[in-house]
Amino acid sequence: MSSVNPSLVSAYGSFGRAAATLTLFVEVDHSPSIHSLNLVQVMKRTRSALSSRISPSSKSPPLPSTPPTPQTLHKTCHPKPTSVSSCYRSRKPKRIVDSLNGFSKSDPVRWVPLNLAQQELCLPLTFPTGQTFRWKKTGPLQYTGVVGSHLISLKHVENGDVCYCLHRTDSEIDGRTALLDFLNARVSLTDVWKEFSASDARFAELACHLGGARVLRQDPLECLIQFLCSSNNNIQRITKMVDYISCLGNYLGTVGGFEFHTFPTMEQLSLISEEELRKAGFGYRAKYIIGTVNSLQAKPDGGEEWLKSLRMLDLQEVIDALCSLPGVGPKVAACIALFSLDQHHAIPVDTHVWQIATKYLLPDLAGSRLTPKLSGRVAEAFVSKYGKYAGWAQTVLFIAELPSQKVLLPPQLRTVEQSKHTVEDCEIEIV
DNA sequence: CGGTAACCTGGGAT
DNA sequence: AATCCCAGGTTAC
Repeated sequence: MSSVNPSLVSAYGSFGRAAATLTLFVEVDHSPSIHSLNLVQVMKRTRSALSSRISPSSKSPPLPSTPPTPQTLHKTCHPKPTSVSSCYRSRKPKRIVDSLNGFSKSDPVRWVPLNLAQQELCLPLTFPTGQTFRWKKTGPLQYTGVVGSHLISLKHVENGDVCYCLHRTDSEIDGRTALLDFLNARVSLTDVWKEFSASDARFAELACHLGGARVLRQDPLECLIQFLCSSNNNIQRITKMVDYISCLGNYLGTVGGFEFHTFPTMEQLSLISEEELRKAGFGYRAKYIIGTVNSLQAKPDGGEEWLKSLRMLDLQEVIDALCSLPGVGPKVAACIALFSLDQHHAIPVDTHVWQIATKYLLPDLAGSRLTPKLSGRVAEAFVSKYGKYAGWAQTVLFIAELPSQKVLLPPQLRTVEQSKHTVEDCEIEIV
């Protein structure tokens, strides 16, 4: 497995790029499952897989610049192209940025190897799969986002290794350090997965197809606000909400048509009102965000320090502390704990994980409904099977359930029941 | 304490 | 066209 896993290229295309997506299938896909489908089937599959998961980034223009004016998310995220460009003009850097790969033509960025092979970090399995809503696809196998105050693109090169470039940074060395920290690079995915595979044959098989699906180490405040937006919501709208909030941060630059900002500080966050968020379409989550920001500001050392200090605590203490914030329940707390607070064995239990658990770990519970108490049982079961990095295993199993990934797996691995509207697409016979 | 309904919104299905 | 249902949930009865 020295080449980039090409089956992943296609999974994250957009509707608008369906034609390009198909080309990629033909040219680079070495897995048998897609080859044998006819065009209509592939289109149907791709469409279905993307229907609820893909971020709207590539099919809608980027958000207007700061400050976010009170308007609905719909208007914010689908402005008329003309008005967008004109409202951008004032803040945009003068140099021309290549919309395809983020290169500035007058000042080409330098791509630097990260010393991470694809088996350690696979970008399409790590960035658009629900851990963060802030990274944008800015090219084939390329994602762009912000770590601290560094605007960074990551991409796979030909042999599958990951390279990065710093579009904007105060210090190249600090940028690299921050990036490696953000990528949890000190954890060897290969080592961790070896353990999982030893105790779970199905994991071992999935691992062959999902290599490099890594858990990030995000900034806790950024992670918290993102997952406050996630409750009872879909990826598309979550992304729009997160974009809206992000506009309160400092503008760093534009890559591939997307504007990037540092994540707003507590101070910047406290400038928004609940009313403003409601007008922007946040719904009942508006009061959660305002309430959480207020609650954090009341902490003696400041909210950001308080959040960071949770990294020192045990999982249950972390969950309890997070659940004291308005809008944070067990599921959101587990996401924050796993994706930003070094709680590698936190298990966010959602309906997907519930399906997996009742099928493979707790068959006795099959058929019953997911309650808070039962979700505790699920978490225990995961930890006792996979150990102290159980959250990392859960992430892989979760990704395997995403419609966009599922259709790319061999049939025998797609065993957990699907929701109604995807099942017909996924059951197309492979000729 | 465990089960239930309401909560905002937008998109797709019926 | 009107309505229902759902989306990685949380809170208040």
